[in-house]
Parts: sequence; structure tokens; C-alpha cells
Amino acid sequence: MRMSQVFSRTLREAPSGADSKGYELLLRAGFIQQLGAGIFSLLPLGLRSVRKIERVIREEMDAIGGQELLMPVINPADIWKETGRYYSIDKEMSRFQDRVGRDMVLAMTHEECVTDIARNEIDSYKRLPQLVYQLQTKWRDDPRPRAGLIRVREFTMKDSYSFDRDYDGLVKQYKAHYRAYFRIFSRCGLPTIAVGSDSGMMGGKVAHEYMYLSPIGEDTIIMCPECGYTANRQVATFVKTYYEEPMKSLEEVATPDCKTIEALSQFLHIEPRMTAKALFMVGTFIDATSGEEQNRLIVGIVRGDMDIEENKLQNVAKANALRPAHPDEIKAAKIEPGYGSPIGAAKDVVVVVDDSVAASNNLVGGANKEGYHYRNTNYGRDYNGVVADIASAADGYACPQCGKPLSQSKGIEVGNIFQLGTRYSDSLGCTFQDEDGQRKPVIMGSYGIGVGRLLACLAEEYNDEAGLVLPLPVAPYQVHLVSLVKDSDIGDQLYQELCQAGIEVLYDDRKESAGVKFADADLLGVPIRLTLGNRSMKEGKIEVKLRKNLQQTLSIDLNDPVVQTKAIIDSLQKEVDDEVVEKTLS
RNA sequence: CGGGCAGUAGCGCAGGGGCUAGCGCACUUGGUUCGGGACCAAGGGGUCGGAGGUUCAAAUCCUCUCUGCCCGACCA
Repeated sequence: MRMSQVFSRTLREAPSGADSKGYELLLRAGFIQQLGAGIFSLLPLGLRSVRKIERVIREEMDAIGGQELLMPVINPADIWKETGRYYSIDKEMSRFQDRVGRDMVLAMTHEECVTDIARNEIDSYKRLPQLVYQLQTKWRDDPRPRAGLIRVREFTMKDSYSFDRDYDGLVKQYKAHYRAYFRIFSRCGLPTIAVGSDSGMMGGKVAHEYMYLSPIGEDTIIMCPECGYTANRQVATFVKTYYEEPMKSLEEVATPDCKTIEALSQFLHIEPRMTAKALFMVGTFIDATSGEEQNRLIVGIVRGDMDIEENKLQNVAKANALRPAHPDEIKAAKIEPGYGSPIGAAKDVVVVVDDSVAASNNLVGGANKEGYHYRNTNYGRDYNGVVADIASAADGYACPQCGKPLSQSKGIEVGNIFQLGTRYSDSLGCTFQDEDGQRKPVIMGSYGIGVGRLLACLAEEYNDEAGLVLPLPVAPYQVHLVSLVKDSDIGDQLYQELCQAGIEVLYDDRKESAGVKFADADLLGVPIRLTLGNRSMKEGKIEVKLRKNLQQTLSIDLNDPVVQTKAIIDSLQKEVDDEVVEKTLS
């Protein structure tokens, strides 16, 4: 490709609002352009990178037996009503009606569609196992898109779906994905870790997320440096210490202006761990068959030295959605905000008690009276509720596997894998006849990779002051040919030669100064730069620089450029191949 | 959905009742330069996000509205 004809142009200054380095550079290099909030066009350079990522994905999916198909973005709402997600998913899924008034949705994922296909195709155990995948546009009306391609509303996703006759088969396909995903990300050059995760709206039990660790990430990952335990904070557990002692009798105590645990413990001269903290949320419960909605107040109780993990609370309460309760909603349940506890609360509130509280005694808790707390509150005696782990893991807490201190860091989720089980085959009636003659639901798995987000993470990982430094397998071109000589014939000829040899060349044939050309080459970040200039040509050489190390200058012979260029490409490719991560799930 | 900020040339920004709306970069033409974002000269490009209002006069003040960004809620 000749630079003089490239559709996009480079920007000298970062557009305002480009808050992360990677996003800024993708914009400045002309890889992407924004159309609306969370809606981006991929320009030719960006699309070339995306196509390369997609090729890696296809190769690895094919390698584990995947068959590519393509499902429609627009679905009749019927199948979404069958699984209940038409009702349980809120505004994140966009809906409309066609001309005759039929309910339609923009599919935000394809479990419904693929299960519908499978129930027509799969009738016998002889047709299992199966694995299909697609690279398809998803629309999710995220309430808050941000950070360029990291969190968007329209995006391309690789999603695959496995079908098995039993759980052993599912586990096998799950493990195949576990390994394939590490291969995909590492082949693209992106370092990732797999963490245990919540299954969220997907349903199912076992799930992993692939995280690219980055300070701009929105997920918090809890890790144990000692034994390798990793989990999303949403599900991460830790070892709690309990404080058991003989129960003492309940005692009201005046605690003016003690609306926080900090103020309370200072006022009473006690440690936060001797208090119980209450969090009030309103949970929305949606009946999956009728779509009927009901709101109930949820009280989460955790010991004062910990925080509540809202995701855990939501799961335990089995709510479809949670939001903080308004003070008047709390009061309506006979609870006093700031001095609240389940003691004496209305009957219809859902009380969830962290095991740290249930197993500790004589904690200070709210008296549901402005300015007063109780000493010696005890679960089981003074109030009841569901006991579960709803505490949020954090830096320094004890690892659930080895007891050593945990650490936390931020990450971006680039992929995930779920063991769905029969969540969708049950509700959509996707069954097969097994060897024993019985009809059984197909066992499913679902596996996703955000393609654009992967590119965004790569841009985040690979850059320097001057621009992008993309690895060879995902760079839009392999070679950037910069011609600084007036006589364009030499450059044109070299360009032709390289192209004919199958090398992907970006050829800067513009009538620009050397500085402009180098600056653009730095910005675009094509891994290998060939510079055609008088300096080296006098010696019959072409100057070579690798984008990732501009200090070092190499050279190849002017009269035999193709073979030597190919050798450099091969060596860069080999560097990546040597780093391909092989990890298996035990 | 709450809180904050911002919409003026392709990009980054200035101007905040008064004549023809400006600067840098980018763009066009001519010339000089030619290995790290060159120089000189001459140009082109704007219904100042939209609607309504106040005023002799509105990019500027007021009201409404749309859009984008940031924080939070939210989020596979």
C-alpha cells in the first residue's frame, strides 16, 4: 500500500477525550474513528489488524474442532421469551418491532439462537459432541461506554458454543477452550491470566475470564502471589477469622453522630471488627416465565472490618438487579439509615448475613433508632437471615488456598469461558436421544472473545512515546518502506519486488520531509522499517530498523532485499511463536 | 439514571453583547529546502450543535433540547 493513497491520515495531536494511551494512538494513527458513544468505525489500517487477530482466532478455533457459522444479529423475541432473558435483561438489550408489530431484539449474544439451531439439528447422541463458532457483531446498550474500544456498545465478538451428551464432554471442550484461548492471546502478543469468575447473566456454574492486567481495567482481580490462586473480586473468597465468645445480653447504647463504622468504633473505643455493618439495596426480582417484576429491600450484613461484594450479595439474594436503596425505602422497612440493622425490621426484607458475622459474637449493630446502637447483637438470637459469603476480598486478606496474603490488581476482560450446562437446552427444549433411549438435554458451553477489545489492549500494551509498537502478527503491515530519495523509481521497484514476494508493505512514497515520514512510521508502528536513503545506498545497503528498538540500526543488501527481509519477518514471527503460552486446566 | 465539564474550520484551541469570528496544525497553489514533524509567499475552508426568547444588535445573555466526555450507579 502506498502511503499517498492510504484512506486515513495521522493526527499530530490527540483528539480530546482520548484518555488512555492506546486509545489515543489508535485514533492518531488512523486505525479507528468514533461515530457515536461506544460506536466506532474501523478504518482500513485498523481493519487489517483486526483481520489478523480474527485469523489467529479462526485457526485456533478450527484446531479444537470448531466449525464457523454466522447467526443473525436480529432475532425474533420469541426465543428470548422462551429462555426468560427477554424479561430478565433490562435496557442493555435493544428491542423494536417489525412492520407487523412482532417483537424483535438485537441479539447481545447468541445462546438462544444457537440452541434453537441445535434443537433442529441434533437428535441423537451420534451427532454429539459439536462445536460451532462465529465472529459476529454484538450490540449491547451499555449505560456507560468509555475508554475507546475497551468498553463499547457495538463490537465484534468471537463466540463459540459447545454441545455435549454429558458433563465429561463439556469439561473436555471447556479445557480445549481454556488452552486455545491462551494460545490465541499469546499468538497476538497479549499477556493474559485466567481468573475464576462469576457467570452473571449467562447462567451456569464454572467460568473463567481472561484478563489483561492494566491500571485502566475496570475489573478487580484478586491473586495469591504464593500459590497462584486468582479470581475476579466478584467471586474471590478468602479466609476469615471469627470472634466467638459467650453471648452477652443486648444493650442499647447512645451513639450520637455515629453513622459510619469509623465514627462508631472511635466513639465506643472498639475495633471495627467488633461491629456489624449493614448495606441496604433494593433488589429487582423478575419472574422468568411471566416477566413480572417485584422489588424487595435487601439487607446485607458484614463485619465492620470488611466490605460487601455486591455481586455476591445479588447472587445469594437471587435478584436480577440491585441498586442502592433510598433512605425512605429503608425507613419504610422500619430501619433507620445510619443506625440500621435487621433487628426489628419489617418481615418482608431479605436479610443476608456474611458468615463472618454469623460466627462472631456480641457485635455492635444498629438499633434502628437515630443516635443509638446495640451492643452484643448476635445472629440467630436477635435476628435471622440467609448465611453466606458476601464479603469482598482485598489486598492483604488470607488466600483461601494457602493462607498467604492476597494482592489485588486491575484488569480488562478480553475473553471468557462458561460451562452453561442445561440452562438453555432445558428452556428451549434442545434434547437428544441417548444410547439408552432416553431423551436428555444437551450439555452446553459458551465461550467469548472481544475482538476490538483485544486490539485495544494490544495498543495499550505495545506503545512508546512516539506511537504504536504492534507485534508482527497483529500489525497492519509487516514492512514500512520509507523512501527518502528523490528518484522514485528505486523505491517503486523495491516496493514491487517486496509485494511480489508476498510481503505486506506500507510504502511511504509521499513528497514529505524525512521527519514527517519517520514520525508517521513511528506512530503507525509497523514492526520492520526499511529506509531507502543516500546514506546507506552509497554502500549498496538498505537501512533496517525494528520499531521496537529504534536505537539499533541494521542493514540488508540493496541488490537482494527480498530474501533478507523475509528472514527478518521470520525471526520476528519466531520470537512470538516461541512465546506462545501453553496452559492447561487441571 | 444522578453529579460535573464541553460543543466555534478536518484536529487542538482562543474569543464571552457591537462592524468582515480568530490562532496553531492540517489543506490548495508557486518557489526554496531535502535523513527526524522545514521555510517564504499567496489562498480555500465556519449558517459558532439545534430550537425558541431577550435586545437596536447574540458565537457571546436566558430557556428548552440534542450530542460527546469525565465521576458514580451500571456492565458476560
